[in-house]
Amino acid sequence: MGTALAEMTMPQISPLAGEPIEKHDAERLAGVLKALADPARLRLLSLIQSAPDGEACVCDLTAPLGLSQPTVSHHLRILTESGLLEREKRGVWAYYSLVPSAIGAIADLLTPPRKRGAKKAAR
Amino acid sequence: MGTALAEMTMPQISPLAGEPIEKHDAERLAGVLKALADPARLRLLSLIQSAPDGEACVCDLTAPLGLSQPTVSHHLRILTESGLLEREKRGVWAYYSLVPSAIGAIADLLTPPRKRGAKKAAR
DNA sequence: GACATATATGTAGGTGCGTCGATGGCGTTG
DNA sequence: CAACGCCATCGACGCACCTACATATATGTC
Repeated sequence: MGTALAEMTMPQISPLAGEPIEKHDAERLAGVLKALADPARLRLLSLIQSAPDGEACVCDLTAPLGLSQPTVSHHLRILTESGLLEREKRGVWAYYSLVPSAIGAIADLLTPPRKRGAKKAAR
Repeated sequence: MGTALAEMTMPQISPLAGEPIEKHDAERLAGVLKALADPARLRLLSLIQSAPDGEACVCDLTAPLGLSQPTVSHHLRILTESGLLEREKRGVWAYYSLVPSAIGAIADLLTPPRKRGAKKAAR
């Protein structure tokens, strides 16, 4: 599969509320959520986000997770292909960092109507 | 698995940002996200949310999804056990409706800092 | 009580996914 | 150039999950 989020946020996938979601949109949204729905990957995102410069290499992530290096690489690949992470190779190290508003875009798709705080904030 | 979301929102699970998320919290959040990460279940939530009174019975949901009745019941059960749906039996019919702020709670966990000010929140 | 409808549960097959060990590429260092 | 460290890929194993068919439970009806 390719960059799911890129295709999701750009052409504006249907949000959960409003009109009944179409089959194709449901599959794309489910694809990105499936990338998030894993304990190891959630911890990876959290670890990278809270790292000194907002980035981390694989060698720093295997120990906190207690997983082997190939497994960590596997999860990072899934997160990157989903559009949640960016990869930048500097020398021998591969630094992963969060794509700024990727997770926020997913959160917005889950709660499109601003009925929460009853503020005057409009779209 | 019990009511994952009920245990998740009440005792305040750790959000994705901020401190590195703990293993136990990651597993619980992943559990709820896994319930969401399915095309059929996303469409079920969307169909129920956009139904006339915000509720629907199983017999109304099988046709739009193109799935068998046992399969739809199975997905509704998973969504209910995750705390995303409520079930109310009236006569022969079982009416399912969204738990008001359940999905919103998940969305908030994904993007807790309005502005990432890096301030410690009280636990 | 027998019957019909709506829903839930049980069982089973097929598929997908997380994990690991082994392997290979590639830059760095001695 | 040879040795070492970082990382991605491959193959395989085991478990969990989606779906369907068959069946059981529950409610309402005649």
